[in-house]
Amino acid sequence: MLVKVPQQVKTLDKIPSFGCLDDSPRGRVLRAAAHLFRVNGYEGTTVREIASLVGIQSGSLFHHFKSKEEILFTVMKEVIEYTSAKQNDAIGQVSSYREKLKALIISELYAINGVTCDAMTVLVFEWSALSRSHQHDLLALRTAYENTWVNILQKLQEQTGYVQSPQAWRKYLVGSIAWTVTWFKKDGSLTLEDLAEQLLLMALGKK
Amino acid sequence: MLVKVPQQVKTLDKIPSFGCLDDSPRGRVLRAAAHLFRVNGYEGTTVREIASLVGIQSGSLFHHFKSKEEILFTVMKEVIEYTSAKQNDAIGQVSSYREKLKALIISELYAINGVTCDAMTVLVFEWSALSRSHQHDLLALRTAYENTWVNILQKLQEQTGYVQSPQAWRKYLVGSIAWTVTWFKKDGSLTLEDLAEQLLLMALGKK
Amino acid sequence: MLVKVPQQVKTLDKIPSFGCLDDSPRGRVLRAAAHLFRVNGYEGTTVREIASLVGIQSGSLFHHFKSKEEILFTVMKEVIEYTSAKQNDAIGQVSSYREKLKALIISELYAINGVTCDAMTVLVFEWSALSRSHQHDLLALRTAYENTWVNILQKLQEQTGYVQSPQAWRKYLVGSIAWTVTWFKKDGSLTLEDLAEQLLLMALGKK
Amino acid sequence: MLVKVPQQVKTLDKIPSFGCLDDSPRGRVLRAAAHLFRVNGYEGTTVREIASLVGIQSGSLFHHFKSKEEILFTVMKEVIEYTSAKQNDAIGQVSSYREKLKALIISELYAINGVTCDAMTVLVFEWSALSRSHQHDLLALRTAYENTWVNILQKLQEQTGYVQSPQAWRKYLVGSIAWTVTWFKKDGSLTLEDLAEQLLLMALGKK
DNA sequence: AATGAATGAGCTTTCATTCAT
DNA sequence: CATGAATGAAAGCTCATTCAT
Repeated sequence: MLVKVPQQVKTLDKIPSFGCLDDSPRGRVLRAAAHLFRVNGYEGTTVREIASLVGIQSGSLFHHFKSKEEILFTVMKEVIEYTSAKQNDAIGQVSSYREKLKALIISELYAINGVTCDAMTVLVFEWSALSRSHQHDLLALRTAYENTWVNILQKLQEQTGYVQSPQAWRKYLVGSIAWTVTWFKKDGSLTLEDLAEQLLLMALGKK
Repeated sequence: MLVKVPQQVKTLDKIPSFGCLDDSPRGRVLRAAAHLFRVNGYEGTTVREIASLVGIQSGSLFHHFKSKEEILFTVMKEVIEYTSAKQNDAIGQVSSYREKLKALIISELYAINGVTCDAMTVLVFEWSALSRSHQHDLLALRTAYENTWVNILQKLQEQTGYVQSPQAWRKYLVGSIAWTVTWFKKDGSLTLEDLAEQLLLMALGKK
Repeated sequence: MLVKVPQQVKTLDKIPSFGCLDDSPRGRVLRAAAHLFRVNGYEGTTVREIASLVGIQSGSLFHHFKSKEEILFTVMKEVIEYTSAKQNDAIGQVSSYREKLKALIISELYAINGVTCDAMTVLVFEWSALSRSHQHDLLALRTAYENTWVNILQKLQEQTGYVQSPQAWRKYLVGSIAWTVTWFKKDGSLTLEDLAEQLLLMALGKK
Repeated sequence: MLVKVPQQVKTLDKIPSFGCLDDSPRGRVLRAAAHLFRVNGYEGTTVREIASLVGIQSGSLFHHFKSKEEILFTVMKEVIEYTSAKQNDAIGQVSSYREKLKALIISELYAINGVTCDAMTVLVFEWSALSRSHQHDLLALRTAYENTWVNILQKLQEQTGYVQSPQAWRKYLVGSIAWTVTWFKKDGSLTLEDLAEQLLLMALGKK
């Protein structure tokens, strides 16, 4: 029989911290879980593996979280909140809509490929593993996040006459950005800034 | 405790056929599996659910396939082969590289959103559920498929002076296209042809 | 996980025939079964393996035998009857009890190590895999077979004054003989005749 | 249809302890398994039956052992080590080779018919149910055990001029001894000491 | 808070047996 | 008689979760 060989994982101190995914006991669980969920999938990760990466027994996880699914939910909630805040910071620091769009692209590229990589990927790819009620709880946050994009694209459309609908435009961009998780290597020749520049050109229809 | 509620699924005859995912006993298993794997994930789908959708007992699955993982592999292999053939057909029928690119975009949009939607989505999102050796077996096919894109983009770059590397260009496009699976609705106001036209404009940097 | 690797088996024509374990369709099933039961055990052998060795489909076995267990029963019954007949032949051809004992020893050594090796080993080692009612059916035959030994040993005891009870004596001998199946190699330097001679000496208490 | 009726088994506290087959949770599993493996065979015993005899759930077995096969391996390993130690003790306490041989016979008779009866019988009769790599792991221990016999028989041969090879001699004796498991009853008129005496006479060729 | 043995439901897979063709 | 797809019960094993310590 073919045996599924889970990817070898780093040690916990190689997994970056952000927000409440910090170095507290609780934060260590979230970081380990985010990493494993990204690499092996939510269903493909056991609570024992999470505990083992943290360096505790699996039973101890349940002192911090009611269930495995609550760990997933917490990872997702935290990354949306953290990323939204970063996003709002970024667009608040520039004035033109072109610059705001670039700020959004950069901000999302960093979310997907920087320290929040694990959690952000999990947010995107493991949505269906959430319970319905937790999906509902997060939907408002996700929608607010998306609306920021659509609003800025709307303004740009008014100014530039770009033909496509802001909603579609947003989706093409987010697709391209999300997809970078499947191929972008931090230590390759292309930097995230290069990437952002290219995507901005694509978005604005410049050759 | 929060209970995961799997999505309600169609009956088997609502799930489209293609290639060897036909109406034979074996093909029915593959169609049911492709659908359930897309909706609930590979790990989130049980062999009993597949069997129940086909209308047989779970033990009978193993007459047709050695293991659950072999079902996943077969779905993926079939959709790559089927889609590659379609892709080659499509680019063979037009002569300019601009038209070839449009043919590729349309062809991939249909692969992701048409009759091969279930299988194609599974190919993209459940790659890590494959055993290593099966990943290896499919990699050659995937690479050939990707090279077709890169070659055509290369020619276009030479002709149009587009600044980005064909590899990166390919990735932005495939990201946008793959992402449509998360939002495109067949019965909405936007058709796949509209989508293809917009993506082509984006790819060629036209406003 | 550790995977049990069943011993590689011969082709059917390398497995010797005797009695009704002949070259008829039915006999071929019995020979294949006897061989596999010896090598991999009754529970460790599947009907598919038996059928595959015979060169038919597993469903076809059930035209010849009601169940897998009936195959086991038939193998055992046949080897007892065949071996008993041989045994009676052998002791009928000599007159002294010493010679009769030697005939018994030789006859049993051949049963365990000759053409009936597979079936005889199965008879000895898979008794507990038989259903109770089939055990009961064979017990009369086994007892008759054993009594032949005990009777002859009794006579020898009367003549030679050997101190041990014939029952115990029989058991020591049959143990030594049965055990040969675990170590005797037909193509080694020791022949079955040599073995018989040594065991006879041991039985008669000669140095 | 004929239905296999497994032998009724004792309760766990009737199954004797020795070595690490003690009254710890782990030892209780081993004792239950050894007993059931002897009575119904390895393949004929289910993990649910073992668990039920221990008084736990079947899933709990896998806290103590990785697999059913590892239980078998542990039973076998433990009984070899325990028996070897006993054997060495026994021959160390006497000086003549005749007495050492008698010590070996007694020691092995007790191994096969005393508190280690279940495990020892399993060691002898279920060897082929072990995975290849576990067979390999145990072979060194088995060989050391056998060599003790052969060495002592060699010395005796030199002193007494006994005609047979020590290797063959060892095999006849071990066959007779192993076979006692099929017929010896602790509460019959014959004691293990009587048995040992008779086998020693047989071994030394005295009437 | 942490442990780790235990749970028990549910998983994938096996396999003797049946039966329409 | 032979086939081979299908059955369905039961196998070995997994795993999130609980709880006495």
